[in-house]
Amino acid sequence: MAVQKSTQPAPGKPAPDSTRRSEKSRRAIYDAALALVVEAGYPKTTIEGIAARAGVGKQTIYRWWSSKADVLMEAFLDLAEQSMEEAGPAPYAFPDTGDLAADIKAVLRATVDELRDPRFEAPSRALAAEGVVNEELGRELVAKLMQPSLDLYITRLRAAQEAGQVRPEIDPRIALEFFISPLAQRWLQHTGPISHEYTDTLVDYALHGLAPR
Amino acid sequence: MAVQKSTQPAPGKPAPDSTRRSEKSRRAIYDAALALVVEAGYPKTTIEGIAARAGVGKQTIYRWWSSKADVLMEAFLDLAEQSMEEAGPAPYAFPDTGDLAADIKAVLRATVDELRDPRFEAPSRALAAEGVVNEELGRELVAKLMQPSLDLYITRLRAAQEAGQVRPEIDPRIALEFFISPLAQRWLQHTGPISHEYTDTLVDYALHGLAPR
Amino acid sequence: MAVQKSTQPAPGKPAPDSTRRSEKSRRAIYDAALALVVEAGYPKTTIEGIAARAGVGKQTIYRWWSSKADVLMEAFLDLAEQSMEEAGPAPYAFPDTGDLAADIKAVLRATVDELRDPRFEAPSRALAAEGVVNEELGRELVAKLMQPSLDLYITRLRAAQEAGQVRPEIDPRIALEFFISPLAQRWLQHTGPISHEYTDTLVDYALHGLAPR
Amino acid sequence: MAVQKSTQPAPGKPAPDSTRRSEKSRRAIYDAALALVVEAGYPKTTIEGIAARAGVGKQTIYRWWSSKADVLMEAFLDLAEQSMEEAGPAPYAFPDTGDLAADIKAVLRATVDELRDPRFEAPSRALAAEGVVNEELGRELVAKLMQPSLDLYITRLRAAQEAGQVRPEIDPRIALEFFISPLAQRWLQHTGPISHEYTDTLVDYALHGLAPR
DNA sequence: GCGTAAACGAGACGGTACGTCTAGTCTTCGA
DNA sequence: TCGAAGACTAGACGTACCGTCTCGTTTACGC
Repeated sequence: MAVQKSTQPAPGKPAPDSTRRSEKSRRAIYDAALALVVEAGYPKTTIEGIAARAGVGKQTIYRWWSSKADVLMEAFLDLAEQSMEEAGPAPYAFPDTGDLAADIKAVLRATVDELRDPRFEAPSRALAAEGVVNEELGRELVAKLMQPSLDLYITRLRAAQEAGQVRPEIDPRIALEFFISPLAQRWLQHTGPISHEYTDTLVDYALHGLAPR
Repeated sequence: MAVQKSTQPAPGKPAPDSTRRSEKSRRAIYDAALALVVEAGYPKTTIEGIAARAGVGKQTIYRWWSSKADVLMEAFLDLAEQSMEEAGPAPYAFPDTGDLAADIKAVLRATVDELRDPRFEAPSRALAAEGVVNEELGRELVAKLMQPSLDLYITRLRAAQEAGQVRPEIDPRIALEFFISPLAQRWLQHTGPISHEYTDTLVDYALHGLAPR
Repeated sequence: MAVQKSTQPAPGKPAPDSTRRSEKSRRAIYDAALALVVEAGYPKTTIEGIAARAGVGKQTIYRWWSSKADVLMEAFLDLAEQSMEEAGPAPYAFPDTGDLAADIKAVLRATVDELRDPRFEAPSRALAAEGVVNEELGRELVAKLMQPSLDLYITRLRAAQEAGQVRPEIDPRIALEFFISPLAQRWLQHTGPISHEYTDTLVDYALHGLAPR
Repeated sequence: MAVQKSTQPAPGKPAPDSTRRSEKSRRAIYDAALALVVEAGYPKTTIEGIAARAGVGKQTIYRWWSSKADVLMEAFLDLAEQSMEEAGPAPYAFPDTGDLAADIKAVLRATVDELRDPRFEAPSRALAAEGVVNEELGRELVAKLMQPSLDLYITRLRAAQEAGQVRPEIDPRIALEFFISPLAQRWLQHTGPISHEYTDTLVDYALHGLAPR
C-alpha cells in the first residue's frame, strides 16, 4: 500500500540521511505548498514563500526536493493518500455490481465531484499544467496518480468482457479513454462543463456506439 | 475570415495608437517568441529574451501585450493562420465522401501529424499548459484555435445523422469528443503514444460501441 | 540689451530655421522647466516631463537644446533677465556712496535676500550642482550669470583704491572673493546659515584684517 | 578615531545582520564605485554598473545602501580614512610653529595639492554636487568630511588669539572662511585657477585686511 | 550523560527577470 | 516644412526569487 516516495535529491550530492529527517518540517512544507498554490496560484507560489510560510529554511526544501514542481507533486500525493485513507479501509475498489454501465457511471460521478473539490482543483491544475510541458513530470504524474485508477478500469472492463458485456476484441486500455478522456479534456482545457449528466451520457454513447444497430 | 486580433493593452492606460504600430517589430516579436519557445521551452522564454532576440525595446512588447502568454498566443495564432493560408484556398474543409469512418480517420491522421510537427509542438504545449491554469486564456485558446475545427466535426456528424449513419438522438457536440479527447489527453498528459493506428481504432470503437451487438 | 542666446542644437545637424521658431513653445518650455525644478528637484525633472507639462513634443526640445542642463540654463537666464528688467532701468548698478563698507554690505544683503528667494533657489542650486561636475557648463554659468556682478565689485574696489580706502597693491579680483566666497560656500555646501549680520561681519573682517593693527 | 559608519539600510526593513556582512563585497563595491565615478562621471555611474564591476549582485548593494549617493559617500569616506592612515600616526595635526601665516599657508598648499589629485577630484566633485542639491547629504558631507579639518583651523586660530596674533574679538569660525571659502568656490564653480601663490595671497590679505593701516 | 555530526532555522550571497521609467531617435500627420 | 504627437530602441531603475553558501542552534545517536 505504502506508495514509494522517491525523495531523491540531485544526484552526485552526498545524499542526506533520511532517517534523521524532520517529519514536522515535511508536514509544514506540504501544508504551506498546497495552501499557497490554492491561494496564490502556481506561478506566484515560490520556494521562498513556501519556506517562509512553513517556518523552515530554504535549504531544508532544497535538501529534499529538486524543484517547486517536485515539492508540489509530493505534497499532492500526500494529500491524495490522506483523503483515500479517510475514505475507508478499501480505497482502491471499483464497484462490480454486474451492471457495467451503472458501475462506471458511479465512478465517473465520484471523479466529477473530486475534480470540482476546490481543495484539489488548484494543485491538480498546477501539476497537470506542468506535466503538459515537462514530459518527465507528466509521466511521473500519470504513473503515480492516474495509473492506479486506470488499472481499476482495466480490471473492471476485463471482467465485463468475460461476462460477455463487452466485445472480446476491444482493448480495455483504449476503451477506458472513452470514459476518462472527454472528462479530462473538458476539465483541462475548459472546453465544456462537467456534470453527472454529462458523464452518464458518455457511458451510454461509449458502450453502444454512435452508429445505429 | 479575418480573425479579430485583440491587441488590447492593460485597461486604464491611454491606449496606444495602433494605426502607427510597427509591423516590422510585430513580426520580429512573433518570430523571436516562437523560436525561443521551441529552443528553450516556455518557462525559459522571457519577455526580456524575446525583446533582445527581436531587436526591440521591452516597452514595445509591454505596450501591445500584457503577458508572456498573450504574446505567445498571438504569435501562435499568426503561425496557424499563415500555415492555413499556405495549405490552400479551402482551408476549413472536412472531407465528406459518404464514408463517415474513413472521413474521420483521415482528419485524425492529419491531426496526429500536426501534433507531432516539432514546429507546432513546443508552442502548442506551452499555450495549452498555460490554458490549464489560466481559465481566461484557456477559453480564448479554445475559441480561437479549436472551435473552428470542432465545428467542422459537428457539421460532418450532422450530415451523417441525416444519412442515417449515426443515431439521431446522439449529440454531435459530445460525440466528437470520442475522437478528439482521447488523442488530446494522450498528447497533453503523455498517457500514451499517438499514431494513425490508434486513431483508426478510436473511430471504430466509437462508431460501433464497446458492447456486443 | 538683447543677450545673445546660444540656442545651438547638436553640432553637425542641419540647424533648424530659427526664424520659424515658436515663441509660445519656448516660453512654455521655460516655464515648465523652472516649475518642475522647483516642485520636484533637478534629478526628477525630466525632458519628458518638461515636454508634457509644456504641451510640447519631445522633439521640440531636442531640436533646440542639447540637454536638460542646457534647457534649464536658458530658462534661468531668461528668468534672471526678466527680473532685472522689472527691477528698473539701471539694473547693473553698484552703489558708491563713498563709504565702501556700507556699499558692499548693502549689496551683500541684497544677495542674501536673493539666495533665499524660493523662486530662485531650486533652479540656482540645480545649475550650480551641474556646474560643479560639468566644467563647461560651470564656466558658462560663471561667464553669463556671475561675471557681470563680479565686474561691478571690481569697479567699486578700484574706485576705493583710488580713494585710498583700499591698499593699492591689493588685487581686486582676489579681494572680492572675501565678500562673495564665504557666502557662496555657506549656501552651496550648507556649511552655515546666511544672514545680514553674517555678511556685515564678513565685510568688517575683510576690510580690516584679522591681525591686530 | 574609529569613525562611526552608518550603513543603515532603508528604515522599516527588517535590518540585515551586519555581523554576517561580506567585507570582500564591501571593498569591491567601494573600489568599483570610485573607479566608475573617476572614469565615467557621476551621472553615468549606475548602481547596476557598480554591481557588475564589483562582481556583486545588485541586491547586495540595495541591502546595505539606500542610494547611489550613499554608496559613493561611504566609499569616499573610506578612501579618505585610508589615506589618512597612510599619512601617519598623527593624521589630524595642524602645524603650530608660532608663525600663523606660515602655518596656514602650509596647510592650504596641502589642500590645493589634494584638490588637484585626480584620485580625489572626481568623487569629491560628484559628492559636492549632490550635496548642493540634497541638503541632507550636504550636511552629512560637511559633518563627516570637512568639520574635522575646520576644527583644526579653529584651534589654531584660538591659539593665535591667545598669542596676540589675532584680534580677540574675531570669531574663528568666520575667520577660517577667508582661507577656505575662496579656494572652495574657485574649485567648485571653476571661477578661477587654484595655486600655491593664490592661497599664499589669500592668507596675507586676510590677516592684514584690505584697508590701509 | 556526553560529544559529535547531521539536520535545522536563518539569511547573505551572486544572479536573472520582472515591469516601469526615461533618454534620445524616428515616423506620421495636420496646419 | 515645421511643430506636435507618440512609437520606437536602449537600458537603468528597484523588487522578487532563484539556487548556493555559510552561519550558529538543536537534536539524536553511539560511545
